[in-house]
Amino acid sequence: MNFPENPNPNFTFLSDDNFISPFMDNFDFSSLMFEVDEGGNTGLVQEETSPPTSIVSSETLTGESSGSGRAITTLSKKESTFDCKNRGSKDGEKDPGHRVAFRTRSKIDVMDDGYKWRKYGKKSVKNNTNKRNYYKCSSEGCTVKKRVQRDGKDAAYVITTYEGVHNHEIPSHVYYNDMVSSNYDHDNNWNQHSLLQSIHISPPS
DNA sequence: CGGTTTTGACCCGCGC
DNA sequence: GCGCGGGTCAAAACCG
Repeated sequence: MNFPENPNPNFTFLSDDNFISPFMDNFDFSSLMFEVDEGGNTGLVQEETSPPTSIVSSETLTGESSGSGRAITTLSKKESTFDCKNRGSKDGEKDPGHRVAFRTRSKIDVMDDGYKWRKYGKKSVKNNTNKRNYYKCSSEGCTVKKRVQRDGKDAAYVITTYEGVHNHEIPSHVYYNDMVSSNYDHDNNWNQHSLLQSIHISPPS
């Protein structure tokens, strides 16, 4: 599947055993939210509360509890919403880039998506007792940023927001592939994933 | 020793 | 104009 305006155009989600998730532990895409509108919301789309105005597309996966269930994927695209929310044409100047926010159920705060991130800030935000962490892609010339924050309502969920588009390959792309072939099993987790993710990057044109 | 993390300060936009 | 909240900077500490 290809999401429009996905900051990682080659970043695909598949429920196929040929793929492996870089996300450790008890991991579950409870919701995947694409956002192109910054107005009104604080950068996040809460699936329960927010109207679909700012959700471009969403994906819900279930079957996480035991980590061995089948992944059920639903995908809905609201292209009309996406079109009308195409901002940034103000002066034709700065477009901060695409933003993707998704909420995952995970024990760990920072999920390894294959890129190298450097932490550059931490803030406590309103209506959330947990801190929000700010990361930049540590690759030279890459300005992609990432915000990671525990859900204030349910600390079992982690809200991750990507901003920008990577202009380079995933540094650990080969590493992940190697993990697949080398029967990575030390934690008794990876082999049980119902949702496996593949990251495939093609060189920028 | 170089890269990363920590953390307080600073900056900026927005609402009142 | 002021205060608040969110985002970023940068120096020091930390770590492999």
